[in-house]
Amino acid sequence: MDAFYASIEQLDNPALRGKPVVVGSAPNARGVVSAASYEARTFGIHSAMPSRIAFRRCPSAVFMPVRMSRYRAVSQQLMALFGHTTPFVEQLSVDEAFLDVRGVLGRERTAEDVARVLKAEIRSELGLTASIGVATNKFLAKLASDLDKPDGLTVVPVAPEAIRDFLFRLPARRIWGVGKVTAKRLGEHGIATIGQIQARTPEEMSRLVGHSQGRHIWRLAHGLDERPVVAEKPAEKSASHEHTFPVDCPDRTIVRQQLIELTEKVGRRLRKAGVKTEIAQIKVRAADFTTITRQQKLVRPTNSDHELITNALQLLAREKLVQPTRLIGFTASGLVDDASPSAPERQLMLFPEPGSDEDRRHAALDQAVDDLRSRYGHAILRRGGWGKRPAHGADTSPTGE
DNA sequence: TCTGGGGTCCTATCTCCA
DNA sequence: TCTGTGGAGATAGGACCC
Repeated sequence: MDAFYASIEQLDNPALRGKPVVVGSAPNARGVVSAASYEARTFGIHSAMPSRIAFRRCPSAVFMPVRMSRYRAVSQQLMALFGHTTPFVEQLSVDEAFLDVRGVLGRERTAEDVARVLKAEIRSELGLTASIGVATNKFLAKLASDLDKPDGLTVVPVAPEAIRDFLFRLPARRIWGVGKVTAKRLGEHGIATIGQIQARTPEEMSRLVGHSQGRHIWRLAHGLDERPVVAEKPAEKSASHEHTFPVDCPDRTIVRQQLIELTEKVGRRLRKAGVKTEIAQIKVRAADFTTITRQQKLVRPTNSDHELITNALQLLAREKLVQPTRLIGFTASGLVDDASPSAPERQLMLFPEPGSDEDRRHAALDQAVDDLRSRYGHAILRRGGWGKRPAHGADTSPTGE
């Protein structure tokens, strides 16, 4: 989709049409641009740019906050529309998908025809424009969809030789997986275009950027990509929340409190999804932007706030935090189905822990808190006095503070 | 000058253990 | 008992994507 978030804001508010619209953080806040309308892009504004810079480039731009739930709703309509074309739809992000349309083609109906019909339907039913790439594989289709934005349609040739010609002059940065760092490394070895990658051997590419990435990039540069369109949504592998303080925070107590709140949000998501986590991880970014992560494997999979917070605070307590803190975050990874106990958990179940009554109390508390927060919002409750009043005298502060 | 938040995947290093 | 080797798992960092 073209400037997806910004286009939806212009769709919902006709007064914004034709104006530079920036969706993202407020212009005076710490944060970046999530999407810029094409009017805003003429001022040199683009996504991932700090909002303050965007404001400097165009003070008259309209800055809108991100309304993710609205964009998700439009996304669902969009995916439903795709589903009418073919059942083989792989959603790549909120505004992108791969459609395997081989099954709906015929003598009178080419893939390009299907793309034109889709574009017309998106316009008439959603009031938005899309750019489509038509090709024989996912890499080429994605690449092509970016070449003629907005409201574009690019058809990639089918013959291997023609595909290589099509790719030849494009910058290496266009390859999916070649970002800023890899592009710079390639540039140091005289590689700026996809054609220059084609001229190298897979072994040379492996030496330059590592074995698996090197071979992968070499194959893509030749237009080779066998990855199928997979319609099933893969299980989520991690869940995280992080927070950047408006001003770097020198107060450890405030950092801890923020970490507790983020951990609770992750815990709630795990319970809602019916999963548990095996690994707790924290992320701390200092004022000078140096970032560390610290993780530990849990004694058993859990989605209990009490256990998650205990682990998060243990990890934080090990760090010195010499500088004021810019960002704090919590990630749960190694997610397992709540209903199917993992091997270590089954082991533990053979020898029930004395604390299982306490487990039930914590679970009941989590449930009550979840209920209240779904009704009245997260801010209705705030956890207090963590570690100050140990339960049963044994559960002391994990931080030693 | 300023650099979000939510993810996935890969690599390097260290430790443990057979 | 000591030493070397290699695999597996844990951990940390980083590149990349939207």
